[in-house]
Amino acid sequence: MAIRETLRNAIIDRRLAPGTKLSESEVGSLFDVSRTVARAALQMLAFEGLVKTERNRGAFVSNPSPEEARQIFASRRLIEPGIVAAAVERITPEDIAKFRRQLDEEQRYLNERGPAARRAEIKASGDFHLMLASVAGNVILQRFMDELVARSSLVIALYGRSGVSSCGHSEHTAVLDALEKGDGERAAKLMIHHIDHIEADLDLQLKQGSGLKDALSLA
Amino acid sequence: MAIRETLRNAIIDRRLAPGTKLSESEVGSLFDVSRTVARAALQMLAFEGLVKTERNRGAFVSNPSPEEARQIFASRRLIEPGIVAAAVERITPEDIAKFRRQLDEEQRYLNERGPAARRAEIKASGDFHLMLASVAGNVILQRFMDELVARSSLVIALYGRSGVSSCGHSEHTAVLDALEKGDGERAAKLMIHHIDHIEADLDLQLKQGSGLKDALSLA
DNA sequence: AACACCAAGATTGCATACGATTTGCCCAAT
DNA sequence: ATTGGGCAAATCGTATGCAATCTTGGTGTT
Repeated sequence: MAIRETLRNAIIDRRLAPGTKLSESEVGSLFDVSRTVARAALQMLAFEGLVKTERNRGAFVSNPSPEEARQIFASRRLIEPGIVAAAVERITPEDIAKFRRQLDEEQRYLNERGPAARRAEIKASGDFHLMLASVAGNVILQRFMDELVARSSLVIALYGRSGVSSCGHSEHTAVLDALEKGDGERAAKLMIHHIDHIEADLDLQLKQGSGLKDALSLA
Repeated sequence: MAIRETLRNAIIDRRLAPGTKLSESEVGSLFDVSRTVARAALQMLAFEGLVKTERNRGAFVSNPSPEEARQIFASRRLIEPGIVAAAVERITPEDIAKFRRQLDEEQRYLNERGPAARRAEIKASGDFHLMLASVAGNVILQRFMDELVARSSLVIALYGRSGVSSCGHSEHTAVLDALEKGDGERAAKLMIHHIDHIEADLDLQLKQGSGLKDALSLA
């Protein structure tokens, strides 16, 4: 199952570009394992929308359409305020401290240069939302968020215009501050604005007609 | 993939009781197919939480704990009002007509006797929520609802006390009426109450200690 | 009589083999 | 020159075989 996690991480921090073909044999030999288990991993990833499989053609890193992107963010706008509301009831001082450390790390990557720092920054800013889902204590919503955050990362890779700083660091700290004060109302509002800002930074013109453009972008 | 759907339906309308063992060989020979494809189907079902697989032991129909049940309904309370809000913007008169027919069918099964009618009633009342998700037009939320409704059916099978009438037919019509009038606010409220009623009908005392009770229920 | 241990049976986990489908290329015909 | 057909290579879909692990029944000892 480690192979699935490895591929997942590679996809969400953009080492694998959308459209990249992931053949079973290739994945299998790369991880030194048979096609059977490689196939299982790809099926999992397909199930959570990170790769798309075409019959008798293979698996490809997902190339979400603008419409899909909109639906992903619509889902997040719906779910994350609920996560925040649940989190404010359960968050402990230890959690707060852990969040602070996480935000410090975000900050650190923000100041560094280079693609490795960019990848780490993306990962870290996504992890903030995931940690929030974790303290909310609902494993089902947590899994939904896992999927949504991962797919968001794909979408940002495709349609983001200002690079990586889209997931504003300061907005994360604002949410956490409200959470620490126990103001769930305000935290939820801030979270919605945060998601709005991420989506606003995207360029979601429908430059994909039906499916022939997929071929273009995967080159 | 038809095999997955068949198993799914068998589980959600309770022909397969929670705890039932689903061995790969058995499923394979039953569908006249090899263990490979049977295994794939079981993996899918495991991924959406309908079956639980134990290493070197096999797959079993899920036996959700009361805590899981609570989380399922908490998730629905969070998501379904959003679904309703989106649906009220997009619902067409044709949709309304289709819903009316669906509700008539619910009613019909409600008046019939026998286990087959009970199963059909459960299926139909779940389908109401799924149709709503469908007109909302967000395929991601639709998939989440697919999973939540299926798992709810399992939970009701395990913890429901008043049998099947839990998913009140009249409440469905009330939601639809509000939707038809374009009153999304009211429809969302009604939906939350509806979910509350379903959950209130459950007996969620934690009567499962660790795992020995699993053996009892699968008997 | 109760407990512990061991062996046989069964079932999953994984790898490999074979058949089917698609793709890309080459060549011929218009 | 372009288009159409056909052949070969590659890749997926599925079946089956073998090894590893767990369960279960029996047996011997305390």
